[in-house]
Amino acid sequence: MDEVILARELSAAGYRLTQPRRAVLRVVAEATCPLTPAEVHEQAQAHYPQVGLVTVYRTLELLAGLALVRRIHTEEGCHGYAPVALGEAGHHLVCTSCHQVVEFPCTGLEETLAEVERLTGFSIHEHWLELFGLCPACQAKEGGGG
Amino acid sequence: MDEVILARELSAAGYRLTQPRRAVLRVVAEATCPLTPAEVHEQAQAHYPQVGLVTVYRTLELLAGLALVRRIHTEEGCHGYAPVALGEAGHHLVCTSCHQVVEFPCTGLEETLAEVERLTGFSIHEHWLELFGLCPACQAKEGGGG
DNA sequence: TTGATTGCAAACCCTTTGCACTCAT
DNA sequence: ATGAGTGCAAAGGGTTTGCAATCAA
Repeated sequence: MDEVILARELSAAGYRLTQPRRAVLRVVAEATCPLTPAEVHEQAQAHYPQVGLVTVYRTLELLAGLALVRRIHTEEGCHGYAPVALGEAGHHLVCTSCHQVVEFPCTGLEETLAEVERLTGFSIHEHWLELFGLCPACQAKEGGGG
Repeated sequence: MDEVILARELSAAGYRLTQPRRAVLRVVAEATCPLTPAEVHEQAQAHYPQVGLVTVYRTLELLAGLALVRRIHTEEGCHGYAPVALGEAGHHLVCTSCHQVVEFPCTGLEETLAEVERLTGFSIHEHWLELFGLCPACQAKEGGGG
């Protein structure tokens, strides 16, 4: 997701486009893996040194409320944020070595869900599938002799 | 998972079976949904009033290390614990109304995983599927006029 | 101009640690 | 008898809140 789009969305929702917020937007827009608020803060300082951690928290909460970023839960930390592009529909494929996150198409999952509904009687409204493994590059590294 | 089994496992691993630990085991054994440490503490006090929150933390950590309970991540809280029976293989079906958690067989998921591996080149080692919806009882309640 | 937004500092909450006492073995 | 385990109190770390100053609209 482009920083410009995020900025436009924020503005369209009636929020002001301040420099600290722009700095956070930029970090989020460029993120390729989930970031903790502290990490966002650290990286945002490269764009706007005076930005406070508090503002980062508030901006992330704001963006999450507008569904422009997504709260990510990983096995390590629980309070990561990622660009929505990485989290659409709740499908994450996480490389356990380099921590990159990619989205994937949920081929055939509908059938599984339908089957579970049939077996349990639940009506399923949302699902959340996270896969953990090694990306091609890390497989090569580890396979080659890591 | 029966309390007796948990107690036996703990003992077999060389840990002492104290009254505070028994109280925690009992709560965990009877849990039907993920509980926070504070909730476990509150419920454990019914079995052993003097039990301290610190001991609850230590016992839960101990049980998690022995894979007798499982750390659960939900959208609300991040530090819940559940009996392993509820968390085997990472498949949870959570009722968003009454918060009960049930396990389900992952019919057809293997195919989805294989397809994702094929499409992305990742090698998938672990997966984590959480489904959210309404259990039959809550469907009846809401449908009937809630 | 005007009030939404910021950053500091302090409050807050959950979790972990240090230590003397207790209790399961 | 002995040291693993306990609970208290205090420390620690991350997150939230109150408020005067600042800045986008």
